[in-house]
Amino acid sequence: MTTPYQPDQVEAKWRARWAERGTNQPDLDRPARPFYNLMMFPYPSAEGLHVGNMFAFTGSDVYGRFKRLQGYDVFEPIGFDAFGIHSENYAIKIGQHPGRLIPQNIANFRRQLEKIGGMFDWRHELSTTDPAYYKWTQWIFLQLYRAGKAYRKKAAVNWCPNCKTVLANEQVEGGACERCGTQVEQRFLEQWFFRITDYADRLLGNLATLDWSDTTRTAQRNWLGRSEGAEIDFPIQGERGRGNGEQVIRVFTTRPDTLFGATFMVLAPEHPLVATITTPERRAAVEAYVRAAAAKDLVSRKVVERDKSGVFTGGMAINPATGRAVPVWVADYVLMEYGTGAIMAVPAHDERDFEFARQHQLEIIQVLAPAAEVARPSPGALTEALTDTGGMVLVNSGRFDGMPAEAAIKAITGELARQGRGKAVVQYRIHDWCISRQRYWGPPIPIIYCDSCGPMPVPEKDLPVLLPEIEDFRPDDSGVSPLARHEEWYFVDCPGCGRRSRRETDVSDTFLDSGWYYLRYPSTEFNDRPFDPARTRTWLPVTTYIGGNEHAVLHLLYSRFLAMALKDLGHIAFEEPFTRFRAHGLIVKDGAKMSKSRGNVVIPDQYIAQWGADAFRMYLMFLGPLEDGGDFRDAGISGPRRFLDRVWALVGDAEPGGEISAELLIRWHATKKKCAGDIEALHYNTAIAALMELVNHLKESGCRSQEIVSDLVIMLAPFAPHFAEECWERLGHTDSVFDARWPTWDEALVVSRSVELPVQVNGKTRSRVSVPRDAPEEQAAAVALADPAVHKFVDGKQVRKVIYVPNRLINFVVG
RNA sequence: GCGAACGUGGCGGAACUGGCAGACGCGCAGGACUUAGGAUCCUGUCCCGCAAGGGGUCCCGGUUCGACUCCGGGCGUUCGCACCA
Repeated sequence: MTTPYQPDQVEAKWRARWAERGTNQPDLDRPARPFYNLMMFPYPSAEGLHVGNMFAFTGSDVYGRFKRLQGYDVFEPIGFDAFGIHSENYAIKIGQHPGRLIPQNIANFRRQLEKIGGMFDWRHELSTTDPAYYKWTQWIFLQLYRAGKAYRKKAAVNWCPNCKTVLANEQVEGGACERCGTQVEQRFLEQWFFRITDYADRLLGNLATLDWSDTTRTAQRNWLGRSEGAEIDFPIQGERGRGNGEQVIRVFTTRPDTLFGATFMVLAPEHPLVATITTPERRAAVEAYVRAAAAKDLVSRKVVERDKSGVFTGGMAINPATGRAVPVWVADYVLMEYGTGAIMAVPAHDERDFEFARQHQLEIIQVLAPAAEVARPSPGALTEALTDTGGMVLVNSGRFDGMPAEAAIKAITGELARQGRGKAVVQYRIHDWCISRQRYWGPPIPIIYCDSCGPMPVPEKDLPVLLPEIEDFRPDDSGVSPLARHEEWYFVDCPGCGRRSRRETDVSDTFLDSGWYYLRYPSTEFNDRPFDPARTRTWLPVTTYIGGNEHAVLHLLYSRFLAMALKDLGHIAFEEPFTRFRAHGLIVKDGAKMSKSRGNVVIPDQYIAQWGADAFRMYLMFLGPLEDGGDFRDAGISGPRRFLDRVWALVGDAEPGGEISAELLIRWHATKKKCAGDIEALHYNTAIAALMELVNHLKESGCRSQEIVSDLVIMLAPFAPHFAEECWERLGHTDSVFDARWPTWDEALVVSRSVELPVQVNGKTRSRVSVPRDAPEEQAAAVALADPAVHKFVDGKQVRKVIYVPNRLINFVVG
């Protein structure tokens, strides 16, 4: 009588043994076949690791363990993304200092991460809040600063006048502060930016070469938002053009073909020419409008409103195509951040301009018409904007009339270029990356402001600029970070001239912390360098990265940008950090994504205690393909647990040299192949199903072959690592199952010598017959027709045609 | 509005390039062993039908010997981005 399987004892035993033996610690300096298996490090929330996190980590861990069994030296590190506004806001909410809160949360996460059985190399754990880490985050800032890739400019932030603090966009709900409900307004602050736009072309171009999930690449492509178009200059009319140099309003458009239909212009409220062009009699109205726009928060400015507000400046500009004067308006549907902050409005062929023109009674001139309708000119007023180019030709456009729209885009741009009034340009939607945060909980930006020397980088020998441990870390009404109140820290001697100067008080964005963590992992023990050159050469770029698609854009794009910048500066030899990226799906609970804000998080601890970590891992991986995610219900966990219990019994009964039937032999080898292929494709659910089938066949046949059971244990190891180790030991091994190799299969055995051939009559399956593999058509047809169930449907009818797909199917078409 | 993914039993899901629809598991039903069963084992489980047979992968149409799979048109769900000129 064998003892029943007791997960709690088995799991604790193997966790201890792994730590003691260093099972999960590859030789970082001399690996034979290095494999860097990365998963997205968590933000250590107070609630602890939830089932969604566990799904993600286990999904990646299964892959890492599988690679280990294939003979790779797998490095699977883990760490904590512990700086940032989430941690800080939570600390403020419960009135605790983040510096004390975060270590508690990390300790809890570490405990949970150990329990779920990840193959983590804990020697290389890191936290972004560790000065030994953020020293190098600051160092990276300085490298970019020196290379001219970091710069300062004024930019708008959301400001809550009641809480007297800067808000992130996510903290603004419908134009109001999420905490106090006060109307949020814009403020302009000097902030630091990284020139990610310089890399837009490369970031876009490389996408085609990456082995990444398509959804992720598409998201990045959309985010980068490349559009081709033209910049066109509209001269300002009248005496307000100062001096003799002609003043122009420059616009960006993707539709130069519609130039003849530009009947007015619109400037963003922040546009520098607004004051110049506004006539004295319109000044009061325009200024009021601009003030009102500034009072809106950044979020609701961007909400699409039916209502298109705006105000006429009194100024006119000349349409360079028609020579006609058109009125210049100011409206907040035009954004200063995109293009030139000014547009030529073509109401006939742009929905927003159409809406605006209707509301403010502006002229609408149709300049495109379907080629078939050109004969009938101006068929009355448009009821909506015609925005397509396909099949459209120009009308009301002088000598361009009759030209197809696509051709006109080039022709008109070329014409403008010859006249010096415009040129073809490429615009990107992406903006430079603002890394300044007027907050406490982050790495201070390493800059010192000196009255005589200006902004000075902190010398590298003085890094890190430690985040001081101040008790009152709340943001206040000064508009600058709470760090400014800490005088001892704030005032510092200028590294250039030695005069008393002030530190930069903003901290950097969390995405800068997480933008390079993968580079740090292999080198965590070196305090004199961010990433050791030899280690980096050996382990990077990352072999496989599995993570959530919520980071498809920001984290993954910023990481790629930083790698490119570091490569250009000669610090690393590659520019794409993640060779292979796969996005796992989401765990959904009650129809919604599992998240703290929705309050539907499920903590895995109770399930692990009841069923064991291995059974729970298997349950999560069995829900569906990793890339699809799944719906969490606790009903199904008993299935994988029952399966493990059955395997446990098989291990107890296994005997060496047992008889293996021909059928079982084939199934055994087929399982080895299928399971490997499915894991490689991240179809863990079907890999597990294949193992379950093999177990069912073993039990049906009564076979006790230790050879098969051993292979089964190895194949189970990625999913149920503690369990597999214990079984491996019970089978008489003294080493770790992870030092074993994935079982090989005999390809010749995977395909059996005879096949079950479905037989159809007129496309309906009537029977199936057994024929030799690759049987010729005549033989297969003869066997099939001899089958009574088939004969019945064919008898007395004319066989008009036979479709035979060897080893697949035979179909008789009768008439 | 734009972009992407997707719609298969009571449920999660399977079905390689167009070739046995529903693998595997949950749940459910019946049975065995039991003082007991929420443990274990066995049997059944897409729908209609006693059966032969017929119907069936969101809906309508098409291509094909053959469609969950391909094409056209609807409907619906989820996720991104959202006044990007």
